[in-house]
Amino acid sequence: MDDRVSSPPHLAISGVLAQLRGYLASASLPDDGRLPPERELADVLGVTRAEVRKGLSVLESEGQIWRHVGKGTFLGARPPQLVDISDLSQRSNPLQVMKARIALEPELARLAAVNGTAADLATLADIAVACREAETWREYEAFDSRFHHQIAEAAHNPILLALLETLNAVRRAVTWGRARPSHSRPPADHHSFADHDRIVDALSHREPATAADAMRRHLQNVEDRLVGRLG
Amino acid sequence: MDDRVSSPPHLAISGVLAQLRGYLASASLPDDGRLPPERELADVLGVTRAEVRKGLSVLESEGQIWRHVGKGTFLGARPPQLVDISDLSQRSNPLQVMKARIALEPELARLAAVNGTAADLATLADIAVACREAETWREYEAFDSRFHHQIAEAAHNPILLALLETLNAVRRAVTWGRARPSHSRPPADHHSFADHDRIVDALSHREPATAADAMRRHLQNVEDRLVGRLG
DNA sequence: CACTATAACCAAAACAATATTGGTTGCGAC
DNA sequence: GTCGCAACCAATATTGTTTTGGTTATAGTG
Repeated sequence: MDDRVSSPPHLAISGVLAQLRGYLASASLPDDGRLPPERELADVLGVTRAEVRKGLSVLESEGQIWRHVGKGTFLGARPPQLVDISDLSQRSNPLQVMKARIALEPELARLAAVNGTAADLATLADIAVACREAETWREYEAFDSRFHHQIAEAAHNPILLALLETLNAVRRAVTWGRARPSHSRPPADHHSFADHDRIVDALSHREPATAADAMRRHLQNVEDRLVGRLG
Repeated sequence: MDDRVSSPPHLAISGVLAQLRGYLASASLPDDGRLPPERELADVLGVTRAEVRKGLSVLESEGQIWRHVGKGTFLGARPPQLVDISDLSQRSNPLQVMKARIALEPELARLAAVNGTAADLATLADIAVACREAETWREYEAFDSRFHHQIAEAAHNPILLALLETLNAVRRAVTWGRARPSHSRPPADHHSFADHDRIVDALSHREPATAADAMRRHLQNVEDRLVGRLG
């Protein structure tokens, strides 16, 4: 245990660590919190790149910094990665999609009852009619999608609208089992028609709680049929 | 009105339209549904680029195709654009963020009560304790953020987790007015401590409705203080 | 042998320069 | 005026190069 001349290995590392901490405290970093590349740091601090990396590893495990190949080394916590639709759709199933819809859409209906303009609701009523008159399942589903999207528009909350659109993107990417015959069409007594009417009615009467409840029941109906409890 | 020699303009357009429809029906397009650039199409069909564009405009208004500068022309409906956090945060305000949280998080709490593992809930309880012991507002907010994130983890729904993370990214980007003094800390009777406890309690007793309600009340408290009705 | 400094290499990401592509405008011919 | 033609514009893709964190091989040092 001789540390007179040069620091022994296990102490040298902590020495680099101290140097690094000092650097972080003193150096003025750019706005994005990026610090110099490892090679440069090694040069500035007068130590090996390997030593710098050891020190940075400690700081990273402490949560002080985060690193990424090609990007660099940054101060603070690692930012959350953006949604990757294809990845997300492969880690999800239709039931989880329904649960997400049940979380979002009743609240969207509630907000639409408060924030929606008369023009918003008129458009929505038109879409509900178009749903009834669709001549194929494919056409119906397109209008049904627009129906729910229009409610999100009427809520006038750009964040929730963006979240619903993300959810819809995942929904399209998730493989759904049921492939309906292209020639058939939704029956005249399809439950969604009445569901949609109840939602439109509650919105036009500006009843937030009723609208949210109608939407929740509607989606619950869809989920029940998905799981096989009905339909 | 002489149409013996060459088709009059308004018929020539429909001629191109027919050609285009035929092309779409016959030509084998790549997987992404992309069709040749306008210049090439004009060459292949032996018409002007302007005529091709008129035809494509009709097809686009019919919803058959969608186009974008630099990208090209594609079959089908225009895909929804992904969320642009910085853009979204500039078009939103803190109240809308709260409304979005109120839409998502109570339902996440409900799912966490059903799907969360014992380990999930133990971690959550630890974080709740850390919230109480935080010595600065900044530290408290970091733990509070982890608290809500952990509930989303416990819900075991990757879609909703991704949506909450997107929402949190927007939340960070939105400029919040209140800048608390860095030396102060949350008071011991801060309402969130009791709120968190009620949520943890409901989850550990596996009571979905109670958990959702506790979360909703918690967020409502936060919103009330934001709007200035309280605290 | 144990440890380390040095260099080279790798894949991911950034960066820069160029080419495509839908959208638009101006000009001449008829 | 209308149409054909070409040039131009801005957004995007594409391609090639550089940077950067992560890894490995090799030789040096005690």
